[in-house]
Amino acid sequence: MNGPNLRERRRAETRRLIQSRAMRLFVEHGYDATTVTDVARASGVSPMTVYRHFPTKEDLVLHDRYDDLLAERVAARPADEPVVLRIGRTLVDATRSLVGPAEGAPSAERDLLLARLRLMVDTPALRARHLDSQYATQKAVVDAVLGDTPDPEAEFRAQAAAGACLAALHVALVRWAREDGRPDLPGLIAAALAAAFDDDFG
Amino acid sequence: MNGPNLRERRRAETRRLIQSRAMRLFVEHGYDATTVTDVARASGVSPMTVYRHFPTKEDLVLHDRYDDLLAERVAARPADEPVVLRIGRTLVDATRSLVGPAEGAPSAERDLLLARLRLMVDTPALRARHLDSQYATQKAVVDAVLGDTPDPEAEFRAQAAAGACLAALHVALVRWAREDGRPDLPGLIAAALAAAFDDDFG
DNA sequence: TCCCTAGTTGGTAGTTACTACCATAACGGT
DNA sequence: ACCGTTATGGTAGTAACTACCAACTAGGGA
Repeated sequence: MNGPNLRERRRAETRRLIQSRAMRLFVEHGYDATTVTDVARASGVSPMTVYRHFPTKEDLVLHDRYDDLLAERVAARPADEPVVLRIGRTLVDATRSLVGPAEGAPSAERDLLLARLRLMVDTPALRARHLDSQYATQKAVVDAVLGDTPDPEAEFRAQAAAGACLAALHVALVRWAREDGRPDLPGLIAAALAAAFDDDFG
Repeated sequence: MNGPNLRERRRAETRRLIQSRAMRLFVEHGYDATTVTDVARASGVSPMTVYRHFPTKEDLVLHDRYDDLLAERVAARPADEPVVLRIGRTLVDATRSLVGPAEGAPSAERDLLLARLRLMVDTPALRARHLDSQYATQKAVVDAVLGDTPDPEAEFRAQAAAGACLAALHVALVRWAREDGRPDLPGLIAAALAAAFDDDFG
């Protein structure tokens, strides 16, 4: 029962390397102008290996592993809270713990998120894929809200609520990226949610 | 100042032909299993011509021309109505006038919409592109809401509201397609909006 | 310590969406 | 009848993927 193998560590390492080199190239020369072969060369591996680690070129940017985090936090909130508040406040809180309360300290996490968002906002292919991945996020959130009571009507209502919350989140993210990450992101999200649902998410 | 030329009519005709043949092939054999060359052959034109009329293969399915309709109707509603109600009720009304009040009469428009939705729901590439095209719809709706007062804060709030409404619409559309178009679509949309915003969109 | 399995990587060849670049033919107004 | 415009076709090329097969190497057991 030992931890990560040498094999697994090496695999994770090359994966990390490929993605970081890819992001650098994308930021420098643009997403469309960078080929997968370029990424492979910059990483010292063959194009095949890139495809082994990232099934599509878009996955080099998307990477989203926030789904589980969100689902956990949503499940942790009191179940008697109205669904929209439950999801919305989770979004604000989870974001705050990710990027920090204000714009004070520059964090690597924040910079990477910003770079990814900028790419996604102005590259149509990435924008589309990101919106589709929000689909998976929506499903995770809905499952967390429902717990283990399979009621189709409740599921439908939860889907609508989750979809609407995530749409507001997306609007906030886009604006944050447009303004180069200067505004307070949790605040922006709360403002977008408040504009949509006329309630307090702060 | 005469109407459509012979040239324009022929162009529109081949465009219509290509799209209808494409939809038939997609429905019969699946989207991914159908190549653009297949579509061209089935339409009696060259692949080049297909690309001239539809810049991407996805555009053969997407076609959305509802943006202008929605924008018009949103603009027509009283400006003092809360934004979410204004947009949401427009969605319900516009859909009702498109697919009819109930499931009574089978309409060609309805069947085509249903076929397109089904393709979009289970083809990832199409789903992503459709979500991205909702982006354009969102922009059109926001512009209609704002009229000609360029206030950044109001624009942000309108974006959040429009995005949330369209997300609820999407949830309703997906469920409608899943249930083979049996439920009353305007009713579903109203229910999704009600679930998200806890208000009456009937 | 020595294999033997299994997983990581690389190479080759192919498919498919999509894009210039140029040629041809037909339409529309003069 | 003439000529610019426009729809279409052909050729060649790029780039994102996808089998299919070969080589190497780590991990675990004999």
